[in-house]
Amino acid sequence: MSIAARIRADIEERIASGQWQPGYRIPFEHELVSEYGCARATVGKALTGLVRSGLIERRRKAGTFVAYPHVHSAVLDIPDIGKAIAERTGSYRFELLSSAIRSDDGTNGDFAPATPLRHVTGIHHGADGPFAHEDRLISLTAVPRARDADFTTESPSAWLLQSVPWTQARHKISAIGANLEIAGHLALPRGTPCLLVERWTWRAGAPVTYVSQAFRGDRFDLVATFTPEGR
Amino acid sequence: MSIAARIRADIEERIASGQWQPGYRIPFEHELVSEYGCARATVGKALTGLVRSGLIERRRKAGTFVAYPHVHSAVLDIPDIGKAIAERTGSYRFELLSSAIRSDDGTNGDFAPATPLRHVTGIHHGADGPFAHEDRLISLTAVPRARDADFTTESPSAWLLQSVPWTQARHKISAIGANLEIAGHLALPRGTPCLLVERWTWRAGAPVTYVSQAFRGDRFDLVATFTPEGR
DNA sequence: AATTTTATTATGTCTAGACATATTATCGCG
DNA sequence: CGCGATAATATGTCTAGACATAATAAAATT
Repeated sequence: MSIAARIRADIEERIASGQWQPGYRIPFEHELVSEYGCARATVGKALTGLVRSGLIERRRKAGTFVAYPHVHSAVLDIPDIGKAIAERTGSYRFELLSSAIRSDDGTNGDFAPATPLRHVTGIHHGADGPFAHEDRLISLTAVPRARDADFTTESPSAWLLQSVPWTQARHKISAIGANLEIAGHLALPRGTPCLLVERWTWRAGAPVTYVSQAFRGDRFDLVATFTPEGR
Repeated sequence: MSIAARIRADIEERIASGQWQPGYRIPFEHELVSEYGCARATVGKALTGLVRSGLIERRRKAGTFVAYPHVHSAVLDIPDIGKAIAERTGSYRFELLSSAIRSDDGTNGDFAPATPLRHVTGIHHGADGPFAHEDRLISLTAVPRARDADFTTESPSAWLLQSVPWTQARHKISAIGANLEIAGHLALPRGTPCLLVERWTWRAGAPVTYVSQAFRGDRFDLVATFTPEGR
């Protein structure tokens, strides 16, 4: 463990244990320097990491303080559906329902008008039946190769993950009742609660793909964790 | 903008634009040093930030490479319910339904057996009616002051946020149909899809609170974003 | 007393090195 | 040709300073 990592761990320990309460002024950098017998840059590195994880705040002239807990943000693991289902139920298969090339009709306002799109729908199957319904649009401007990709052997999610680097994504998570289409494909009564995960993906500011995935509410949930470790 | 920030932005730009594809070896540190005319530590700082955001990978002796996109994680903003409702509907009120002190009965396996708990249930109201139902347990071992806190004037969420630093949290997000209790309190038909957010919070490894919040599916959703910026 | 100026202080960023460490390429040897 | 030792190299971490900047406290001025 490096010196910086040890300093950081020590401070985390004292905050987590409650020994240093929110608002407490932790030792000045120069005090930590003499305590640990290292250079100021090393102390600074440890403190910078703690700032990033939201555990402390630093103010010039005033010093460094234990932060008051405020924003609830957590790292959400967005699972690769195929992998998640395979791990959970032991088997996985993607069934292609429809595939078409069309232009953006303005329904999904995130693609530029008249963007050529590949529109794919399908079902993710687990060992115990249909698991999720997927409705996806892929911009052929951003990903020309998607025009001819074969989604009967590979799910669009897996194909895109392999093929296209993305740099920004937005997720919207909501609860809906299964509509007629989803209910039919997932073999559920209409109105059954489903977890709807919508994802918009961009690369360099240009939309790459939009996907709407409806999961059976009784068989799927998302887990998010927050730890100050950072990574 | 600092030198390190500019180096980082330049590299991000080239990756996002597709000019540097995944697997591409970006210039060695010493090359960036001469390109930008700065010290190696400054280049290193920029690259370390990019590693954290998952955009690049560094290998000793080999060099630094554009990472293949594989990240399936996003930063989820867990909103302060009161604030979120107030912002959305213009007004907010917490209605305390029940409050009791009891010991852990083993139902929630995360508290140690016989931990004294404050058990609180209530409703979050927006301008257009009940919005969410909350069921919360607070460990009186971890937060003794919670025994006498007045939750008729302040919601437990807001009180805890102000009062208790936490260091770890786990969220579980799922879709459920409103059960009799939730349906009654939210004035919904039974079975109406609701977004259920459960949160376990720890401090220094000890459980602080568990909360289960059921939101009307038609009026609430969660948004998560991923951008390589870091934050 | 109220306001402006000045000095002080802690953090923010940076430099120009140093040594450590992981990894790879190469060389010599059997 | 295969294999182990060796050298080369890029990153990982660190040092001991330097100057910049923001915020505050003290001093000087109005």
